Parts: sequence; C-alpha cells; structure tokens
Amino acid sequence: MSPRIGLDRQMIVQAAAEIADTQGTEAVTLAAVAKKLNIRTPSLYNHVDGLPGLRQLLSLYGLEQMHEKLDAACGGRSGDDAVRALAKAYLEFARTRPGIYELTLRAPDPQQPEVAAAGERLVGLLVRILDDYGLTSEEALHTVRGLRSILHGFASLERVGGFRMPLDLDESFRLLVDSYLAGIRAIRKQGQAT
Amino acid sequence: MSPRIGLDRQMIVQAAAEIADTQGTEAVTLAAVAKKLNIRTPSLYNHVDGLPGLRQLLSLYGLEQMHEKLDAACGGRSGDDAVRALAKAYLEFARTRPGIYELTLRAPDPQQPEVAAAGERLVGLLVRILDDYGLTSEEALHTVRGLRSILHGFASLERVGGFRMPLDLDESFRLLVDSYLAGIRAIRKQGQAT
DNA sequence: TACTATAAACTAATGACATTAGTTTTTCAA
DNA sequence: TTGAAAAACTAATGTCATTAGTTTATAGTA
Repeated sequence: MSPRIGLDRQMIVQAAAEIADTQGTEAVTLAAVAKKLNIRTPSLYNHVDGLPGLRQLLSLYGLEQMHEKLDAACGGRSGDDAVRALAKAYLEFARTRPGIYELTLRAPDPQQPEVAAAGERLVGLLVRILDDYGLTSEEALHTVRGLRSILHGFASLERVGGFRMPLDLDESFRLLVDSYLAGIRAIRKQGQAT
Repeated sequence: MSPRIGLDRQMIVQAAAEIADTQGTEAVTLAAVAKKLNIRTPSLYNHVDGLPGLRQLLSLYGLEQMHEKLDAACGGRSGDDAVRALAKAYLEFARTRPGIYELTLRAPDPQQPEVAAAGERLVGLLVRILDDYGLTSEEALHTVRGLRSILHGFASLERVGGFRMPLDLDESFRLLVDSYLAGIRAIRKQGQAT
C-alpha cells in the first residue's frame, strides 16, 4: 500500500520553499525541485498536482508558518504592545522567508477552503489584537485592513528595493507603525461625540 | 535607413502593456505580444532586448504614466488635500492599470539609470507634497516611505483579493490615509518640545 | 514464503516559450 | 538604378510542464 517511501509531499514543499526563499519565486520550477530532490520531474506528479498544485501548497505552508510566528510574537498581549510585536514579527518573517511570504499572497486559487481558512485565521489574529481599542467591529475590520496594508506595503517595497535613500529602514518602519497607532486613536476620538 | 516602418518600440510596449493589464503580468510573453502584433516572435528582437528588455521598458513606461497621473492629480496643492488627492489617484492608477502598476515595482534591473531616475521623480513628487508639514528632511523621507507603504500595501492587497470581508473598500482606504495623516501630526507634536 | 495489487518511480513524447543563427525582403540614399 | 542596412522571416536548439505508458519495489495476503 505504500511502496518506495523515499519522497513525500512535505519534502517537496520544503525543497520548493527553500528555492523560493533563496532564489526567488520565479525559480520555483518543477525541474528545479526535482533536481534538488534527485528525482525526475514527472515523479513529482505522484505527490503534487503540477506546478499550480505545488504553488497552492506553498501558499498554505507560508500562511501556516506566518500564523505561527505572529501568534508566538504577540503572545497573550493586546493593545499597542501587541501591535508593535506583531509588526516586528511580520517584517521579520517577510525578510527571513521572502519567497514563501510572497507566495502567501498569491495562491493560484485563493478561494480554496484550506487557503481561505488559513488566511482568515491570520486576519482573526489581527482582529483579536485590536480587541481592547474599543472599536466597533466594523471599525476593527477597517483597521485590520489598514494595518495589513502598512505591514505588507513596507515589507513589499523594502523587498523590491523600493527604499533607496540612506535612511534607517527599521526606524522608518517603527515610525510608520507608531504613526498609524496614533492615527487610529486620533480618528477614534474625533469620531466619538466627546 | 528605416525600412519597413510597420513596427516600433512604442507599439510593442503598448501591446505588452495591454496584455499585462488585461491578462496579468504572467501573460506578457514575447509569443503573446508577437501574436497581438501579427508578427513572428523573433522579429521583436529587432526592437527590444528579449523579454527582460521588454519588461524593463514596461517598468519605465509604467513609472512615467504613473508620475503623469499623480502629478496631474495633486496639481499645485500641498498639505492634506494634496495627499488625499494623490492617494486617490494612486489607487485609481493601480486599479485601472494593474499590470503596469505591478511592473512599475519589478523592473529586471531597477538600478538602470532611466528606471532609477523615473522612480526618483515619483518620490520627489511625494516629498514636495509634504513640503508644508514642517518636517525635517529626514522626517520627510521617513514619511514618504510610510506613505508609499500605505498606498502600495492597500493597492496590492486589494489587487490580490486580500480583502474579503463585505466592507466598503474605498472607506477603508480613506480611513487608512486619514489615520496616517492624523498620526503624522500627532507624532510630530509629541516630538517637538512644545 | 511466495504472490499480487498498487503506489511510486521511470522513460518517452508533445507542445509552449525564449533565444540565436542565418536568410530574405524592403526601403532609402546615393 | 543600385546597394547597404534595417527589419522581417525561417529554422533550429534548449528549457520547462505535462501526459502516457512502462517498470519496479513494497506491503499485505494467501
């Protein structure tokens, strides 16, 4: 029932993830993965549904890894400290694992239940962190969108070399996060009738 | 000195841009561009330095188009109004021309003088807009990084379908921009010794 | 222990691309 | 009118993904 146990899905995803992180997502080809694993390309089809299937698995893997890191980073905290911890962990993840970070956002089929669920878990984490800002649930959702935009925007621009000025990147990031946090408070005060 | 005027660089870039915007950047292949122009693939090499060369041209084209739109959008204004107008135009550009927007950030060689210069012009536009916020030039640069992160982050996440909740996207965007603006002011006040 | 069903690996073949080499065609300038 | 040069073409090669069909190893069973 299970002949030749040499290879399995996880090994393939691992190999592919390593290629993605070290050589970029473009370099993730079935040929490259097969070579890394010392097998012939068609053999991969016994474990994975072609290149799109592999990419989908990578997206899922990335979402899970990311959730793990972020969850660990903010521990039980909430409020500004939690947001700062989360932001730091997010950027660190994007820096450390650029390939799978990118794939996290580009699943071939983002609608697929498993990927969608993993995405929602991640968003849920953010919503929870904002718990004690006293936001309505709608405000919280807008705020999560904003926070995700900030984190992804910075990580992404940094990655593509969009920040060229000789100016400390971590400082820019810290200021960005703090500004947004201050902004949320300011806007909320304004919104509340006194 | 100029035989068979049928084709030229600009037509190629146009055709490629159209493919990028309608079918995604992955669909920009020399084969697809050649087909659209009713020529054979190798003929493109007379005008363009292979696929990487074409991509480079597309990046440059995108940066120029974008600068044009943003510049027009904020006119002579500066301050909050200018930032809001710019933000709106930025998002609109990313929505209208998703393909070249994406390529704008992913030139094969971002160091190449022409592309680098176009990128700097764009950043210069942002710096100018922040003119009358009374920021030091270093603060201004951090702020531009923040603003770009916000704009790109939102546009990018929206594009990949990252915002799934049934919640108005424009409202989220407006809130994000306003929060950041409020945040900048708050942080700056804090920084100044009264 | 030997047998067999089956999963997993393989080889071979096809089709899409990008790219290069080399050829033909067209146009303009002399 | 002619010839040089640019622009288009055909042909060929190599890489990749994918499919079909074959071989092989293993696990469970007789």
